[in-house]
Amino acid sequence: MPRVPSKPITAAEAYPLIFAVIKRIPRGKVASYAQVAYAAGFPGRARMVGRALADAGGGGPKLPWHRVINAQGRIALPRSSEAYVEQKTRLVAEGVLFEGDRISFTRYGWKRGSAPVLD
DNA sequence: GCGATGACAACGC
DNA sequence: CGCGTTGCCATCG
Repeated sequence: MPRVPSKPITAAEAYPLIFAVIKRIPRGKVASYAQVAYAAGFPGRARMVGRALADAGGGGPKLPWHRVINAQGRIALPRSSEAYVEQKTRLVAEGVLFEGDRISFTRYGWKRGSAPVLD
């Protein structure tokens, strides 16, 4: 598909869509920032998803923010942070196992072991 | 208006 | 696997 010049989007408009996508990531599965962005209708804007979560800071009780990881299968937070530990704990609690500090998209990727990015 | 800053990603080496 | 580079784009100072 041709690259469409996308117009700027504000947080107020994008966040609800992004959160809506994150809410449908099944338990025990994970999705990359890029995948979430793509599914929310913002291809190529993975950073915005990261910003959305950072702003949300916990994002509400119903938001499974811990199921969003980077394209390398790693938690996108400093190893030393509290949030890192919490995210890992939550994932392990729902059956997502780590290989070192990485998670296998092949096994736990949203939508049948999908690729990190595309739908 | 400009440069710096990110819970990012793809690609090259 | 690790690094550096480039592309990305809303925010912030």
